[in-house]
Amino acid sequence: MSGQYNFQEIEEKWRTFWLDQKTFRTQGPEDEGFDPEKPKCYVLDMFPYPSGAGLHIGHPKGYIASDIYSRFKRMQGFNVLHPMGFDSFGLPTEQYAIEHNIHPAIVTEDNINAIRAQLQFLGLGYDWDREIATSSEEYYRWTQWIFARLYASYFDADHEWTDANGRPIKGKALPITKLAESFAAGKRTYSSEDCRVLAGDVDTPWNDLSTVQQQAVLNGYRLAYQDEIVVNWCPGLGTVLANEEVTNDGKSERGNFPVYKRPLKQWIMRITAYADRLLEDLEAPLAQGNDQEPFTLDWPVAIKLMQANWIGRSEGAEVLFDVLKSDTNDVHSSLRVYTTRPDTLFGATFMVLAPQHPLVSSPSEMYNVPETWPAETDERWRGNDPQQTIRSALESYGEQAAQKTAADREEREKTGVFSGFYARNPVNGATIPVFVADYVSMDYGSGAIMAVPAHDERDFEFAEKYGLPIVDVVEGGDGRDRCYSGQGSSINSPSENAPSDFDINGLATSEAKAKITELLEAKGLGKKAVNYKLRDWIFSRQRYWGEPFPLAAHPDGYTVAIDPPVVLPEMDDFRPETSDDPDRPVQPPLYRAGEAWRSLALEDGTIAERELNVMPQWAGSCWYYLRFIDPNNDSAFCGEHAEQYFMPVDLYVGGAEHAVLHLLYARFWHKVLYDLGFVSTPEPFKKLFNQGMITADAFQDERGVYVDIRQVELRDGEGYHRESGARLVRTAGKMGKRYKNGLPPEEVGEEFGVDTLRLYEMYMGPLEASTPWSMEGIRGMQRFLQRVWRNFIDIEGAVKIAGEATGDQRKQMHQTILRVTDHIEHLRFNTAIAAMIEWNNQLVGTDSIPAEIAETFLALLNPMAPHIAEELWQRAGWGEGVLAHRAWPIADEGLAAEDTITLPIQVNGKMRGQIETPVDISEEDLKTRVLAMENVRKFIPESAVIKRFIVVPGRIVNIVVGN
RNA sequence: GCCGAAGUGGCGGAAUUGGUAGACGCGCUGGAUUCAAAAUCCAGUGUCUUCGCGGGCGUGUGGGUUCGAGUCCCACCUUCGGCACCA
Repeated sequence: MSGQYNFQEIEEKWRTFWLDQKTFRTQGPEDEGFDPEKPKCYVLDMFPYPSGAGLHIGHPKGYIASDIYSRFKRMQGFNVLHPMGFDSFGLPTEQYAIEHNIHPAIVTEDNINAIRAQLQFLGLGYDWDREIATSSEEYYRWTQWIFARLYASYFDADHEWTDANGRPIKGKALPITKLAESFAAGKRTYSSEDCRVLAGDVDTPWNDLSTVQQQAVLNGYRLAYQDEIVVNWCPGLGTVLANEEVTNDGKSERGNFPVYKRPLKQWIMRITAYADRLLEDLEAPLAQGNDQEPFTLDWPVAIKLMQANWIGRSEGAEVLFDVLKSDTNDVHSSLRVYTTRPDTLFGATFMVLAPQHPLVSSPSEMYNVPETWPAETDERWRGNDPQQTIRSALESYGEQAAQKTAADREEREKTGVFSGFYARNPVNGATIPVFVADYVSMDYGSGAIMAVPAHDERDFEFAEKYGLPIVDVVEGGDGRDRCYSGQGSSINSPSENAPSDFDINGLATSEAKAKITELLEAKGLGKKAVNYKLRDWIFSRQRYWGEPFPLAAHPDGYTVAIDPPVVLPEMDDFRPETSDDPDRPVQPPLYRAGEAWRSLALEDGTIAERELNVMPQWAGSCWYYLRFIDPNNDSAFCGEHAEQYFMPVDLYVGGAEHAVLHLLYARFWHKVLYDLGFVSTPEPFKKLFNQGMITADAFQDERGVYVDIRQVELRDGEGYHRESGARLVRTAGKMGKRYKNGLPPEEVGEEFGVDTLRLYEMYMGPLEASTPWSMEGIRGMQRFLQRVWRNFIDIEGAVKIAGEATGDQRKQMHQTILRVTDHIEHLRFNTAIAAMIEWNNQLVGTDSIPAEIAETFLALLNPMAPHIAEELWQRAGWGEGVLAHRAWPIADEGLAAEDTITLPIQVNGKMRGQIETPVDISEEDLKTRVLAMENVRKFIPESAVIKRFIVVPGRIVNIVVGN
């Protein structure tokens, strides 16, 4: 019968209609028909990588949410940009290609086609004309172009400027040519780092330096630079990884292979230059650059905190300690340490160096370890084997420390070896022993610390174990802790029998810090300092499936920039060289691209060697939101007008797993582009929303083998095998291919309907929460839509819309519009849908739905269940496919004065009755009427006085009586 | 250890941000329809007490503020997420 709700037919019809009509095509400023008066709204999803497994029902949760929001905004009259694309370069895609032995180019194309079809099946209103893939040449030539901008820029930390709103900002990316010019003009002198690079030629003027020397100096400033540093080398993947890509237990985030620390020459992004601005702009008012109000980041607090922790800014001081020669006790060198507690300097009774520190690891010009143990060296200080010589003890300790995995360090048992030499405490002249211990790491601060056992838990443990003196210099706490790390007032600084110029006795911690730093600075023994946990971003990968660098190596030994595009050569053998041996050197796959590709003739005929590394998977996703704005521009990464019109992204929806990686990298690139004048906002994503995961129960048989969710039958909450009837073990957790508990959306969509699936995913709970999938619950949403259908279409298939709404129906309509609007605006779709269900239930059983009600109902339902809403709209004779652009209903200003409302009455906290009153009754009249009511009076004793009479408008009358 | 978020029926979760706790859905119980089942519809469903009307108790635990607390404050317990020898 035509009266049936045939969702498959309806959904197919509208899915096709939207694609054919390009219903969701968005006009940019350069397009015909663009309306500059319309406000814009940019709604972005974190784009997927084209996984071969395709999407399961857990994936689209965020996409459905952003689609509802986009459709809602569109109906409200916004020019909505809602695009989709694919993050197709990088490790995930390449690993899939390797595992399935298919070329990544083919994998990418096939998987993109499959996932696009899935997204379209879900009725998501994307502008498919803006689709991008990060691995397409049209796209990655601009990724290379942006890299080239980073390569050709440096960060001037002292440059002071103001943004469009007059906010002062310190530090800015500037073209590297400016730096070279100021060197050439003699306006800039060589820094100590420059001198190290220039070795013997520190007095040579810039213009007399060789190109090699000039380039070596500039490399030290570029935002994308090359350096040999200790990196995370993952032989199992055959590539280095960023710190962010290594898990806590020392494994690769992709593939879970062991990761080793090895020194290798890499391309690196100077993200640390932006540490302060990346931190500040999490909270600061941000310029929009187009005469609009500044905005602040509307991000989940947790994500902001994670970013702040990752950047890890801390304030303190650098202090210089004299290191003494082991034999003569003359000054050997000056050792710089970083501390957040300079006020505890008088309590520094020993020092600790990281095992890789140049003072204690040979070969090094700094090496200061004596041949033999100094006389009377404590047995405990000599390492595992007291018979070893000091140098071999230190060497074996270093090796042992290098082998330690993160799991070993969990134990935190402090170990260390005496270095054989001493240092001098600058404030009291005390000679203190220097130890080597792996609780100090080379990559934070200077790889050396002053140890204050009385006020630092770690130093305390170490001192206890090795019998080192503990001197209290801060008074505070409850006095019972032997190690107090809190604030207090300084004592013994200096102590009675050891006078000193650095007296801070009696000062509170913060003042003591300030004063001693000042005193140290005056004597050239230290200064204020800031430290960050954030490390520079290692940017090269020894892989095939990524953006080639637009660079080549000049035979003289410096790098030259090549104009993009640098096309990734087609290679059948794309596999990386992997191994189990962390010390085996490997060549990147592009080495095998052949001589013809590898070498390149420069303008002057010199033959340069192309860079063989490729960029990491994050490169493409660092700026894709900009390309969506102007995806077909072949003269710029993004047109200026389009960028100014659409940026920033108003709503960015994605998983919390990108809290630091992608979001930090993208913010960094965006800030560089902002400094260089290519984009108009200092931050790319105004509002960020992390949708929760959909979890699922997994079922295992008695052998522990996962059973496909389709084979599981549920009875009384227990799982049973559909065929064998065997009882299965049920565990809650992630949805995924390996647990066999993820269904493809098509399967659910075909059985229950896409609208049902959409509603159900949004109805399961708050969008940000992780909630379990259950097939039992989805029926409820199907019933809802079937009831909607029956309310509008009778058994014969005729539309049941007629008549006028009653006053009560209008009141309900008014309330429902308010609720649904509010809930969608705040992304609380579960409650929005509940309101729709509630309203629909009120309409059940009526022979005809008033037109006014029907129209509003369908408009409200449309963002959430668009197929059925469009179909009913059309059948009601109100047009074809226009619902997506129809104005969102606006609730009336308020109820009419003559309308009545019912207020509950409470006396001393107890409900005592109800009163029906006109909406516009005055409080006096209401009071008189309430107090006249029989069932209210009987709860107010004769002797009592009315202490308060409170009316919460529209809510409740509250009477408080007392004696 | 440090930082953060959260604890509400049998279950997922509402509660307009201090105003009738448990919306809506699932499940369950009873009924209608049916030869029967599915589907659908109607009624009920926090808990104790009562034949019933009604009443008592109820938002992790213990205190507090308030006429009024799931919501605010203090302490504790539990769970989840992040960081982790960061000097």
